[in-house]
Amino acid sequence: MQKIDVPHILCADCPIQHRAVCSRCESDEFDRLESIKTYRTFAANDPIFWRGEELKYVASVVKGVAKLEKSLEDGRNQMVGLLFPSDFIGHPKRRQIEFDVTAASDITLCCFEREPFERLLVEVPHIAQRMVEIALDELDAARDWMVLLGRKTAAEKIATFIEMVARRQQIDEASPSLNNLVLPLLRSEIADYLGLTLETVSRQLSTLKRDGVVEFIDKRHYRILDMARLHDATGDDSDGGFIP
Amino acid sequence: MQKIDVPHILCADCPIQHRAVCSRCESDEFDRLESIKTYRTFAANDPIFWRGEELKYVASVVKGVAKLEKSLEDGRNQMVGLLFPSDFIGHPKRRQIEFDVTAASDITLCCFEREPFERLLVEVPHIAQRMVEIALDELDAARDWMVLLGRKTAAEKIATFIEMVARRQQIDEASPSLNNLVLPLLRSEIADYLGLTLETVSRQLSTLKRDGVVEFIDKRHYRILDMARLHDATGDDSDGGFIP
DNA sequence: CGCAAGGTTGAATGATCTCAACGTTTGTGG
DNA sequence: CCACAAACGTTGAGATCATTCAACCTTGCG
Repeated sequence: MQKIDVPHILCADCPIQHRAVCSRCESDEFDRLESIKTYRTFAANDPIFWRGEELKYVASVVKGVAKLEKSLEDGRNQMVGLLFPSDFIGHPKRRQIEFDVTAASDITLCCFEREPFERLLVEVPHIAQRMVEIALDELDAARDWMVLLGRKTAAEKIATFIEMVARRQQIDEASPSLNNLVLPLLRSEIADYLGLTLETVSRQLSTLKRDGVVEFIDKRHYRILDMARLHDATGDDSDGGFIP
Repeated sequence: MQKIDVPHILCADCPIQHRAVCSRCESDEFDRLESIKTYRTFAANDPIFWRGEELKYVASVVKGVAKLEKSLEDGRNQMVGLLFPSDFIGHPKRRQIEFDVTAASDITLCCFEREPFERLLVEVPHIAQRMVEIALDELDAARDWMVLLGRKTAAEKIATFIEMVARRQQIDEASPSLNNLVLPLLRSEIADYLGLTLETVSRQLSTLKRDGVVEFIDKRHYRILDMARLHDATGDDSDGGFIP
């Protein structure tokens, strides 16, 4: 159920103003953004864009989580991106969108009609510059995910996923904590993100529980009991980018 | 063996001028590019950048092929990008590079020192605009590759790889033809690109030969005998973007 | 209460990997 | 010009990890 008539938030009060596509703008540039932006909300599981559809607007995620997916003809499905607050949806300069975008939770988007946004990109250098950064950051993230999909074991995939979700929640939440984290996806959705089956996801989560690395309060709420062992299980070398 | 003293090509004579990061520039902007660009060449297998190294310059591929790779600690390796002429290397706005870049063949790069290039990005809107397009196109390609890595079978992976290489060569070569194509990678490198082992790559190539879909003149030179069946074998639905 | 959706667990299967032997090509020095 | 080694590629047999198929469990809700 898409709703457009959402109370207008001032850019100055916007929770994502420091990381979104607008983050480099000056006050007069914000005035221009204020005049063209609209908010849309979607309920969990609502489609936001369908693959091949004409791309009428681009957007930043303000609140909630969206998933990007591509399917093969026979129904095999691969999630190719999970978008958290401040992440950008859409491809200015391209009329069609290449994948399905779906609300993974209730979600609020800050939307710009595509054509006015393309004009902004030409006329407001701070937008184009930030857009380059955002696209290149997404590209780096996509490449990290390629390593996961191509070379990691099922156990490493699950550990990496849990660590990544926790890191994004630490950034978004006011009070970061490892004691009350939320899995934004169903088992079958996690499977599509990691290139596994839902049964394998379930088994690997059970193993992490059994080993005392994580604890589940219910299906979606969990705690990380042993961050060090979780990180060891990811197969990555760096520190995972966590607040110590 | 890196060489810097390569004859300077005028931008006006550059083979990649219509697709590279400079493709939207006007003549006065080209003058500025001419003054700061340098050419570098590398022999096949030479490292271009190492992961973690300070990124001194960014570059466009003029001629040849480069590979981007990431490794896990235990040596598992995943190629995360294969760069053909006009593709861009580097992440302006970031001091370190996140992966290893290696010459897959003898290669010529058109290089810009990072700091002058960052200034260009701010001062020459045509550069920033084209950079957005390039980054977003790369992102789309990375997401297609995620589908391959996460959901395709070994046979589909190989077929997709061959189709992709042929498509890029059709773009680059003066006389596009399916009769004299070149595999730019060794079996082990193809394996790292597709998330397979080199033995599986070899077996699947043998199957395509046996089925009369492709023919090998030698290890690196091949013909596509049956484009339709090759495309069917990729698992993709679209037309593959080929000149009919 | 009873059903539907989501989740867990088990057993058997199978695609890909691992390990190993053998082939082929290329370049080099005698 | 040949012999040889090194690098790359192919093929086979057995092992393994993830999948498939199936049964059953849990939870929320009309």
